[in-house]
Amino acid sequence: MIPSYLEALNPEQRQAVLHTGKAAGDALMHPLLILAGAGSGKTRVITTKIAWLIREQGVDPRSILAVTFTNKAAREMAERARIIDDRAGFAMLRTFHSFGAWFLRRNGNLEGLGSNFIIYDDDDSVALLSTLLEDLPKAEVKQIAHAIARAKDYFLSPEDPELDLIDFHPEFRRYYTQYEDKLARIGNVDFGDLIKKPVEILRSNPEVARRFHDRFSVILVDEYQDSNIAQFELLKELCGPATYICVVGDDDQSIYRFRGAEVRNILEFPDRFAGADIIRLERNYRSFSPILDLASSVVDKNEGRLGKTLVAHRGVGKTPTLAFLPDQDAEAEFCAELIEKSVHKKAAVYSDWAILYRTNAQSLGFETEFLRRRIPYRVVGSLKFYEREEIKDALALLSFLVNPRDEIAFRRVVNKPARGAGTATVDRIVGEAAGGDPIPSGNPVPSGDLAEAARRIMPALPSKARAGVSAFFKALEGGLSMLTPEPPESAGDNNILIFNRNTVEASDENNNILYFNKKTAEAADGKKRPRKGSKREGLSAGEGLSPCVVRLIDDSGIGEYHRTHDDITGFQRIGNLQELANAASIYPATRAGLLEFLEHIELDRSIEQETGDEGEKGTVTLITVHNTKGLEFRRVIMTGIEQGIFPRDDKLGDDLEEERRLFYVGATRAMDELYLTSCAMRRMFGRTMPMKPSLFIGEADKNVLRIIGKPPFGFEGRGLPDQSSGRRPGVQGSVIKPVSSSDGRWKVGDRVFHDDQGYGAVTEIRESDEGPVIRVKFETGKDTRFLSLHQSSGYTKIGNDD
DNA sequence: TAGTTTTAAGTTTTT
DNA sequence: CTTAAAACTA
Repeated sequence: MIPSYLEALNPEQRQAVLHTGKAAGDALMHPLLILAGAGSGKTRVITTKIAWLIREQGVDPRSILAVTFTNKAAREMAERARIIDDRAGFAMLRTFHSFGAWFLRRNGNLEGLGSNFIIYDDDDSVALLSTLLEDLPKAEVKQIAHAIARAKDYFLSPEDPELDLIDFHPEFRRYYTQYEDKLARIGNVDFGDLIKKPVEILRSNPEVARRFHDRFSVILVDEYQDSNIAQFELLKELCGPATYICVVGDDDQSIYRFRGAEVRNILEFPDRFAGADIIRLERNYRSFSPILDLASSVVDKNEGRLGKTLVAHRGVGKTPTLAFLPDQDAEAEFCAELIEKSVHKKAAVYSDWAILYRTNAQSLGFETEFLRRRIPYRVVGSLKFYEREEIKDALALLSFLVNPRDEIAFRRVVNKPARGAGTATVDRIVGEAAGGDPIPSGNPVPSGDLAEAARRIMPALPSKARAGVSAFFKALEGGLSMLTPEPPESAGDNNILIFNRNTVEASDENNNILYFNKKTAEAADGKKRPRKGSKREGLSAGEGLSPCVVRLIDDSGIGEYHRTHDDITGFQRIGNLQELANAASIYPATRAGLLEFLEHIELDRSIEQETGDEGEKGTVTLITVHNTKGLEFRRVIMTGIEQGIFPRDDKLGDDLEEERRLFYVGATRAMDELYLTSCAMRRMFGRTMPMKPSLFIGEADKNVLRIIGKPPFGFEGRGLPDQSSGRRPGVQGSVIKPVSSSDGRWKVGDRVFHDDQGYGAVTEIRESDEGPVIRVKFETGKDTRFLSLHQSSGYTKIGNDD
C-alpha cells in the first residue's frame, strides 16, 4: 500500500525516500548519499522523506534534524514538508550556523562562553584584529582575518601543525592565538566558532554528545557539496551509533570553495561514513536536453568529479545560442532586444528572463540599458543592507547594550558623532577594563565591562572627553530604559522557524508554539510608518523592540550624524535606519528580544525583495551566477563569457574546476532557452580592453551551440556567419589592438578594432612629431589615419588623427 | 583631532 | 569609472 504522496515520485526518488538505513540481516545503520543532479527534484525528495519518516516510520518529528546552508532553503523545506504532514513543523530545520548558535547558547558555558554572546561578522573580525595589529595596513589585516576564518572552516586551531596549509606566514599562529584570546575575553563568537566550538564541546564532553545522540535519530543535510571540514566534523560528532544520516548534494554544483567548502566531503562520503549507500537522481525535470548537454560538456572537463549523466525528461528543445558581440554596450542591447522581442510576441513575460553575470559590477550596463528602454528589472543580491555604515553603527549600539565587554562595538560608536573622546580616551577606558587580568572563563565579570571601566576613570578624564563619554553612556541608558525587565531564563534557546514572509513561529523546548504575525504586528501600531525618503524629522517608533532601537539611534546622535553628514544620502540613510527599527518591532522589548533580534540579523541577511511595482509581466532578474543556485528561469542569458571574466584569468587547477562548476550551475538554471554572450572588448576600470572568448566556449560541445556574430581575431573560421555589414560611416574616436604579435610597435598588417568601424588592418606607418601615425583600412571600406596616443601592457590605444 | 586631498586598487560570499 | 584607504593639512 503506497501512500499517495509517494506516487508522484520516480523510482529513484522513491527509493531515496524509502531508504531507512536499516538493512536485512544487519544491525548497522547505513548512511545515505543522494547524488541529486540539477533539477532532479531533490527538495521534493527531502521533504517527502521527512514526512514519510514521521507518518510511516513513527519517527518523532522532534528527533529529526535537517540542516541547510541558507535560511531560505530552511524555510522552503519546512513549508513543503508541512504540506504533506503538519507534524514536520516540529522537526528542527535550521542552517548549520543557526544550529551552532542554538547549541552554543545552551552549551557554550562548557567552553567558557556565556549565553549572551553576539555573533561577529567578517567585518567585525577584521575590526577586532586591527585592534591587535594596529600598525599593519588594512589590506594585510583583512588577509589575516580571512586566513583565520578559513582555518576555522578547516577545523584548525592555532596550535594545529596543519595550520601552515592555510597560511605559512611565521607570525600567523601568533595572530590567530591573540585573536582567539581577545574574542574569548570579549565573550563573543565569529561565524567559524558557531561550527568549530560545538564540535569541541561534543568531543570533550561525552555526556553532552550522548544527549544529542539521544535527541536526534535522523540527520538530513542539504547541499552537502558546500559543507566545509568543520561542518563534516560536526556531523560526525552528532551521529551516534543509532543515528541515521542522509546527505543530499551534487558535486558538480560545489561553488563555495573560496569560503572553505570542501568538495571532497561529498566525493569521499562513502569512505568517511562506513556502509553508505548511494542513490543517483539523474532525471532532470527542468531543462531541454541541449541545455543539459551543453552544461555537461563543459563540466565534464573536470577531473575531480563523481560523474553522472543527466537525462532530460522534457526532451529536445531549442539549441542554446552563443552571441559574439563587439562590446558590453552591444551586449546590453542584445539582451534588451531579445527580451523585448519575446515579450512583444507574447512568447514570454519579463519574469521568464534572467541575466546572469560573474561579478556584480557587470550589472550596471544592463541596468542603464533597461532603464532607458523601460524594461522592468530587479537586481538580486547586491543590496548589502547590513553592511551599510549607518546600520552597522546602530547594530554596534545594540550589541554593546547586550554585551558591555564588546570593545569592537564600543570603539565604533563611542565617538560617533565626534564628542571629543578620541583614541587616547578610548584606549584609556579599554586599558582600565582589561585591568591586566585575564577574565575567569564562564562568568561575565565586571572587570571586563567597559561601562564600569569608563565610570571608574571618568573623574580623571579631561572635561571635554568626560562630557563626551558621559553623553554616550547616557544615550545607552536611554535605550536600556525602553526594555522591560523579565525573568532571565525565558528566551535564548527558542527554536525559531520562519515559515513565510508574514508568519513567524517560535516553539520552545516543550513545543509550546507561539505565532507572530508580522502584518498584524505592523498594523497594530495604528500608525502609517514613514517609508524611505520621508521628510519627517526623527524616526517613528513602532511597537515591541522598535522604540528601544529608535531611542538609541536618536539619543546617541547616530541618526543626526547620518542625516546631516551628507545631504544626498542622508534621507536614504535615515530611511535605512527606520527600516531597521521597523524590523525590530516583531521582537519583544526585552534583553532576550534584543539578543534574538541581533542573532536573527547576523544569521539571516537575506532581504525580501520589494516587488511592489511589479506588473503582470513581472521583472527581469539581474543576478550573479553564484546567487542563482537553487533557482530556475524559463530563459537565461549568461553574459561576459570571456577569458579573464569567466573564468577569471588567475584561476588554475582546482579553482578553474570550480569556475567550470559555476558555469554548469548557471547554464542548468535555464528551463527553455539559454543564451551566452561574449564580447570582443570590454571597458574595465575606465579603460577598454580587448577580450578573448572564454576557455569554456572552446570546451563546449558545438553540436548543441548555435553561434551568431563575429568572434574576435584568432577565433574565426568555424564557419560562422558574418555580421559586419551596416555600420555607419565617419571615423571618430579611437582604435585598439591586442598586443600579441610584437612588442607594441606597429607593423603593416596589424589588425585593430574600432567602436564604430569594426575590424581593420594597418596599411601604412609613418613617424610624426607626436609619435607614430598609422593608416587603417576598415572592413567597412573606410580608410583613415590615427595618431598613437599611448601604450601600456596588453593593448595599444590609438587616437584619431584629426 | 577632524576633515580634506591624493593615491591605489578593483571576485564570487548562502552564514 | 568608482570606491576605499593612506597621507596630508588646518
